[in-house]
Amino acid sequence: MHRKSQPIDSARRTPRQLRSRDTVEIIFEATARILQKEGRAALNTNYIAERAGISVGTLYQYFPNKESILIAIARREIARQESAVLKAMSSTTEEMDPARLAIRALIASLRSRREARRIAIETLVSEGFGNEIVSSVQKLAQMLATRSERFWPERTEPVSPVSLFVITRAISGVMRSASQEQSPLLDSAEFEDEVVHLFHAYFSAPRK
Amino acid sequence: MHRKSQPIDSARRTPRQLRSRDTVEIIFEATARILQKEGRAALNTNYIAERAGISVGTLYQYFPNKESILIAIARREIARQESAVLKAMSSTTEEMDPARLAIRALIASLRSRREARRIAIETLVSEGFGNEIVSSVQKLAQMLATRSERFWPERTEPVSPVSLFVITRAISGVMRSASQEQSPLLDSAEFEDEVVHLFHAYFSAPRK
Amino acid sequence: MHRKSQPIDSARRTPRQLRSRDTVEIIFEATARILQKEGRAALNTNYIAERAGISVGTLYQYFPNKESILIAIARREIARQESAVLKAMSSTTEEMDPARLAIRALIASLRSRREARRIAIETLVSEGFGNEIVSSVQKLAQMLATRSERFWPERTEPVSPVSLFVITRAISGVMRSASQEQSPLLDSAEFEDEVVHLFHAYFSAPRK
Amino acid sequence: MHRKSQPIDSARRTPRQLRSRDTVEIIFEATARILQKEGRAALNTNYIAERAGISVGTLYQYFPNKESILIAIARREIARQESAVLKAMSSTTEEMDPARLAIRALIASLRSRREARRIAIETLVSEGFGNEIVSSVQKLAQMLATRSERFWPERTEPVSPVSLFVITRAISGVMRSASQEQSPLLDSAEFEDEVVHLFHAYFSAPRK
DNA sequence: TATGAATGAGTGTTCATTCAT
DNA sequence: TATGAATGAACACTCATTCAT
Repeated sequence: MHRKSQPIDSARRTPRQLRSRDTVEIIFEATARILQKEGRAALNTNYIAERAGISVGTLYQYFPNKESILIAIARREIARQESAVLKAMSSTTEEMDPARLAIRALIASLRSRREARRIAIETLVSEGFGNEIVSSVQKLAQMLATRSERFWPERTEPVSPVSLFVITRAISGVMRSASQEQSPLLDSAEFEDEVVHLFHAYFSAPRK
Repeated sequence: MHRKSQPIDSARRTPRQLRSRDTVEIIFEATARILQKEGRAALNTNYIAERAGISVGTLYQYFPNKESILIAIARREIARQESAVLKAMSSTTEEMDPARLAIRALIASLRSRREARRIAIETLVSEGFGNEIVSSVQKLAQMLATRSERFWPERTEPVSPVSLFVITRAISGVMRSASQEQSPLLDSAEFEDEVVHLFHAYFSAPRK
Repeated sequence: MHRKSQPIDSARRTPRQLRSRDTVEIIFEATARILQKEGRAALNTNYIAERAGISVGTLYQYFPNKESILIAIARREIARQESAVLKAMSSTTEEMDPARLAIRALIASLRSRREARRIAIETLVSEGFGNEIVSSVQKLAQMLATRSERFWPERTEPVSPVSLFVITRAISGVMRSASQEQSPLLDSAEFEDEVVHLFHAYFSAPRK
Repeated sequence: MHRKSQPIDSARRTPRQLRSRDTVEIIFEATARILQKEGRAALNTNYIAERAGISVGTLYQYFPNKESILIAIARREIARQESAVLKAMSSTTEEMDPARLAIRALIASLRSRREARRIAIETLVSEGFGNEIVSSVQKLAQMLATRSERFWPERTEPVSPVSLFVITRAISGVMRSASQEQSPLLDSAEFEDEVVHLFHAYFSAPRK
């Protein structure tokens, strides 16, 4: 890779004006489309610019380098998923299981642009920002724990860190696989039921 | 002229003699080391050859292109993991839980070269051979199901496909994450316990 | 990765602005010079770029691959020769033999860059565009036949296809050889006379 | 090209034993086949050896480098053609035109392996041995002149060097083109007639 | 003499990035 | 701010040739 002089971390200009925001959006869109249809190997800045209908120069006005685009996409994706799940849990009424709502939101968020998101997140991780995903997951898990307490007041012992690790990664893993394997399961009610069961079983089954 | 005439899928020369086998091994070793320490971006054929102490030409006598090296590594890794787990389950005595044995073998197989393996497998998937992983996992799951039946004769209803999907991916996901996040959990007994619990809880907890 | 995605046939960017046209010209010039002085084996894209005073990248902005440069040169050369000969024949006055004028133009067009042209045309042929030369030759021959009819009204029987083939290739062959063998004949009046004689003798001598 | 330390000019060992002669023949055969079917770009020493059913090492026992194979083929081809034409002319009886016999032999010699021969001869020329073709042609022309004198005792003035140049190259050119353009003419009697006519017309038509 | 694995310089091509306009 | 031509380092891959067996 050539002349990586710029910081990799952030977008060059915070898009404040409407125009800038549009341009960034167009770049994201073009990038995602390429990733989704042609894979990572086909992704290059000139091509992104071409597909976005802008010039490479303009692209570099908004992002310091190629990776930063992927990172930005990944972050946006994580944030979207987080807020979708949070929102779903917040809307919990007395009679609705917060875990199911969270899982349902999670499944819904995986329905589009699987490949693009996967590659973007992979870049985020390989560039050393894997912790961002972890903390988002933790946050959601924490929130869920709190909500669930209210829902199941009988559970009192706090969840151990290892348990938290296992259940969050287990659910993420199921989601990831369903998404990557293009499983038709993502649209079935049975799938949701099974994931919800996984969650509750893990916490309710007696330990030997 | 540059012509990709060879299939991406297979090694160029079947290593039959001892010497060839050695060379392939040396190439794998060098590749894995680079991947592990410097990441995928640093991986290039000239560098692999240099680190392997051979010439690029020799490398290309064994592999038709760069990707094929990663694919070969991934396949070997999958095969190793599969046989390790199978072996572990086969050695089950009357009093030992086959699920625990399988999980223990799985954890053990993840202890080295996490990053290298991850990148290799990622390439396998992105080159369109993702099904190979899936079928290996299915095979192990099937085996485990059979073993478990004998271990718990009281369970009679067969496992539904969706359940199988969820539990296998959940466990794979936990493993993957533990491996990728470089979690110290991989060495703790508590981690094994929790994963085993996940497995048993999923099948034994009553469904609402 | 090396992917020959572009068609070999055409230039990558149509030179519309003055600047582009210049660059293409500079590339042609450098290529021709290398071919002429150092032969085909010495021709490589990095060297062309160096001699042209541009970067390889720029070269590839104008031509999709090495061969396309040679093909473009060959085509330009054929077009030039064709128009030179056509122009010469068009300028025929009542008293001037159109065949002599055509041959004179042909000889003149061969005086420079013989080797470069030869290699370029050879590439054109070996890449499967040999028919382009043939059709140019046919076109000129047809034109000449028409002109000659007016010049020698007494000849009435049309020229047979085989005759046309033989005479056009005979003259092309003499030209080619004179050019390739670096014959000093190209500058002699006697040579022109002999070629003209070949042409007229072929059509005027009685057939046994 | 790499390490061209060996002289380019000659075969490494004069094939005296039967075995050696066979090997050389096999190499020629394989080379010609590749050239004919796949073109010059596909020709490489490893491939020649493979197709010849020998090892590269053996190939290098007989030829110092790649070019020398092509040169040897070209020379053999020229020699064959020369002797075929000479033989044809020698068999002239009182009533048979020696020019026609020579041309007929020439046409016959072009019927097989056109492309392979062309490429080989091209290499001969580009490596600086073009004079060998010229002298072969001269030799035949000289022979033909002598024979024709006897055949047409009336022609007395000697042929000028320029005339000799023009007629020999004209005929070669027609042959070359017919061969390269894969013209079906090569098998027609009319073609032979026309070439013979070209020859006689050139010498018999009155000069203005 | 034959073998063929190994060599490594060489070359075509790509693509992230810059900067003059 | 936008443009897009130009840059050139980097890399995948080839193939003529050697030499230990």
